[in-house]
Amino acid sequence: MSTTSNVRVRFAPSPTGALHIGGVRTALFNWLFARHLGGTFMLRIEDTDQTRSTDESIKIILDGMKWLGLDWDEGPFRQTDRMDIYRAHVDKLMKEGKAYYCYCTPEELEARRKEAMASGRPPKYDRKCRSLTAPVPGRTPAVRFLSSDEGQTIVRDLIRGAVTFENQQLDDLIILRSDGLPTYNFAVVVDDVTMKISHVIRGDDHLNNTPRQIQLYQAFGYEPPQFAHLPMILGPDKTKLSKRHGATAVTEYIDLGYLPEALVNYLARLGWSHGDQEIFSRQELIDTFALENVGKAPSVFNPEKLLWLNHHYIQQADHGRLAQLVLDLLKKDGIVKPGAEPDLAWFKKLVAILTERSHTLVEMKTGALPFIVDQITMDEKAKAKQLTPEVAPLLAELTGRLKSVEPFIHSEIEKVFSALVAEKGIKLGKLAQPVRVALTGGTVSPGIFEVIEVMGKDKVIRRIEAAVKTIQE
RNA sequence: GGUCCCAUCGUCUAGCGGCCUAGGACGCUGGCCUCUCACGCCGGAGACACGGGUUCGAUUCCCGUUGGGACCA
Repeated sequence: MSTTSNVRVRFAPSPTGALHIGGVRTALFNWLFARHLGGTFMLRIEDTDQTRSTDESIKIILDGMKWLGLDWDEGPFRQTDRMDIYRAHVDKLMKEGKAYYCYCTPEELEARRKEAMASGRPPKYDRKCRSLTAPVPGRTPAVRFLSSDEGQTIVRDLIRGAVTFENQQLDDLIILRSDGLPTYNFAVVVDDVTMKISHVIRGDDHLNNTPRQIQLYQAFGYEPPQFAHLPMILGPDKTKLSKRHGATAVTEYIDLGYLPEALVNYLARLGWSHGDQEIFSRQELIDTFALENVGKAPSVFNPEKLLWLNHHYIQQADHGRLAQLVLDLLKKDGIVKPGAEPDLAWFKKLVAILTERSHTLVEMKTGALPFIVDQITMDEKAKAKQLTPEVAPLLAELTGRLKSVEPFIHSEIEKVFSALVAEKGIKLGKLAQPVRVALTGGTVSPGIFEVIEVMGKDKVIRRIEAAVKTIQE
């Protein structure tokens, strides 16, 4: 990717679990913004919370980004590799009298906050340690930023316009915890400055943190970046999307049989629009994406629409690619054994007749089963309804005629059916449904002639004969 | 509790003062197609939260109310 502008954006996830749908949307918008403007997209792992961060989670994030096709130009950087940089910045503020030690413990602060809230006062830090002249023995201090009490801090947001905060409302935020780790609000500023980030595009949940961050920029004498706060993605109950709303991790959508282009298309249209257009290729997304068309209101995640898009992209997808993906699923389930893979050209034909009624790869896998396994599982209800004594002679007659069909293709098979149906004076359905049940074990499948062709003469005749036999028993 | 944000069909959204008897999409639904289920096609129900202003004229601008959300190491 060429980087022809000074636009530099980043996606900065915490490696504390899965790659979440909300995070992906943020990553996507950053990525689209960068690609649209020919800027640089970077990946930064915010792993200062060492108790919750894991290497496994970092791998999940990187794999997810790759699966989605969100390639990054720089990074991944890790905050844990940058501790010296944070400490140097803390020292600078201390030296300049813009920060001070705080000996209050988290427990004390929590208690005082609860008390304040209970008595109706704002739960703002009371600056108890500000006036301290000597260390409190036996305690390791945290470091607090001394924020301004007067005037206002204005966040000029690309999506929301100017948002004004009274400085009086902002308390002295902790920048370095007593365990020596920088806090989020501090590390993010130091990182964005040192990495020369031009636009901070992130979730709405950070808007309230932004004025404090701006004050930090000012304390350091740095020019703040441009901000753009994206509306949140909500669950059906209109609260922040979380695990209890169902599948929220990228890995889950992979397992459910979704295509990356479907997820990307769906997420792009959540909070952003381009007129009435619903379907976007990756390139169209890059070409048309603009922050001006990002909405302000939060949006509810709608799995049904994603499913519809997935269906759409399955129809579009190359059959060779689909074949490989479905085959992978069959292998994962142990249905196809390594070294015993079906012929790929044949499997592509199978995939071709399966796509139309499949919304996910998993559905395709299920549909492929009767063509792959030796023994079909018979749906008893379907069997009772369709494989009756009356149809046995009809099926027997059919097998006899099918044996001499050559070549064994759709159009020739259809001729046999048409002739037989005409002779007996019955509707095609009267013959097709029993055959479908005999061949697939169920009442739902692709068109019967396609099924017969792809399944192959041997298997078809064997299964119909087996069905006739079970009827007669 | 404080601060901040948000508000068009169930959901995603178009709308940036008159083109709106509010458009599209998912979902729902009636029909057609049909060898099943789908796909596809045609049709239908379905929204500007409320109250004040501003204006010749408000979905669109302003204020308030209500409702929702987020943040507060």
